[in-house]
Amino acid sequence: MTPDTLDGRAPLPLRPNSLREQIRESIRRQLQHGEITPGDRLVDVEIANKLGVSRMPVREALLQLVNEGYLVGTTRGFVVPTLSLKDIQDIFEVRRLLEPQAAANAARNLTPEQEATLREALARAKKAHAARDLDELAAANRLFRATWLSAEPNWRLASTIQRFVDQVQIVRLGTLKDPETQDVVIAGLEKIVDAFVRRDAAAASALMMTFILDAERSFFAAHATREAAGDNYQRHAIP
Amino acid sequence: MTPDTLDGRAPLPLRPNSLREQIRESIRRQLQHGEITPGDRLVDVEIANKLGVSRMPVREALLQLVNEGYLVGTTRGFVVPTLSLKDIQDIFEVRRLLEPQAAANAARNLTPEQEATLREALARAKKAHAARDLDELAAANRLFRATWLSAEPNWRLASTIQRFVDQVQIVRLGTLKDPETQDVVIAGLEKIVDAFVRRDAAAASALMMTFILDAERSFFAAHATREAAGDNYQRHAIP
DNA sequence: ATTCGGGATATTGTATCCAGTCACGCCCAA
DNA sequence: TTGGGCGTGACTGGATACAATATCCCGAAT
Repeated sequence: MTPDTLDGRAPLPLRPNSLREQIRESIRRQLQHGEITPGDRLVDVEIANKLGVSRMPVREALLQLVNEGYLVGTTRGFVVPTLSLKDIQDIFEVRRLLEPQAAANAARNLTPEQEATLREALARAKKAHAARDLDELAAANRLFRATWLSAEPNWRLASTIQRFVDQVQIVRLGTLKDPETQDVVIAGLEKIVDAFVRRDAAAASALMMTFILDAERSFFAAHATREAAGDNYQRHAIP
Repeated sequence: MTPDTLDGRAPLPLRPNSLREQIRESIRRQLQHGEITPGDRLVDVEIANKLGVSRMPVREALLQLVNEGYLVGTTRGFVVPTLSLKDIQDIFEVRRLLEPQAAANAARNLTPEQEATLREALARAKKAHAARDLDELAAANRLFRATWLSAEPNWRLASTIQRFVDQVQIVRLGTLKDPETQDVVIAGLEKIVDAFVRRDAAAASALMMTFILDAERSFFAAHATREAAGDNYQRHAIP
């Protein structure tokens, strides 16, 4: 029988090793890691040359990323969008609606291995915090979320969340620089891990909600101070 | 300045009249209208010939639809997936999380024109119900949802909802045949319209939730009876 | 009769090529 | 010096051509 039914499992891309998929994942990772920042332009032929492939798979990867909200297409190249405040609010609104429930589901389904990985991610986050290692902290954060999301049995829910998280992640990296925000994040993670290991779905849900609200608050607070300092995060043209 | 910022508005496709977009919309409409049903195979070169264009835009449209969950790609053509029961449950779970809030937001932002369109959609649904016109009832349903979703200011939320609705819509068409289900639907629409015209966000939210729960219940009830009758909705191979 | 294997074929994936369009910069004039 | 028009080029969109591959069918051997 042809696999024409989704049957609950995540739909693996048709050819997982297709150039399109590899390129897409590569760019997505660069976005997650902040190696490509808002305002950057992505030109298909450029990337194609760098990778030694033709334009077509690159183009398809870029179009897919546009479709997923990571990029916007202009008449003059694809660019990473600089999200407006309303955009950020909108994304956080969706996250508030989805993530608490997803966390509750994950808490019920967590395997011992996933629990161990969560603990590891927390430990790494703490160490990174102590060492003031921003990149490592962000990496631990990603591992943490990827892990509990993998325990969510509803893959549509999980991947929807992942997409929206990624989109704010780019800008969130900036707010993570603030030590006070880092404290809040670490404390939040700690409590959530605790709820997860206790398999306490209700607590996981509630804590995830406050975690998101904290992230939102800290972002807008940071933005306000930057605004007051006359420094727009969008990095407008320099006079 | 290049329009590289999303700024709250829906990101119109770069070239709205591009072949890719036209084809994508065409196929999406056919799916919504049940003109393409689960199990059908879509072959790019075939569609391309029928439309008199090359494979490339068709292929890109199909890939995009895969990305949005409408299709799955196999090694031998793109097919409309036959959703498993778990898939349906999963989709309904996401809808339960998103639509009540979206309805509340829409109730606060509804324009008089949109209100009028909602009334019209309700009237059409009633007439279709009386005339036992299933297609027209489904069309009225689509108009209804498209209208209130257009009042949702968070376009990411709105389009996410639309995608998930479309995916169950295909299979929901089957359950709408049941007259009793139709009664429930009409009654639900009536109450929701009432909440909308009163701009009662809380009521809209609650009613939307029960509306979805009813839809879910009626689907699984219908499925159970079909199951008991030995007739699987997936329409397995005929001996 | 049934199963295993090999080749034909249908269909996707990738490369190259051509066309159209929009942005930017230059140049000229006021 | 500044504003506006026009040309040029960079980039995307679409078409055509080529390669890779999984599936299906048929035949042969057990």
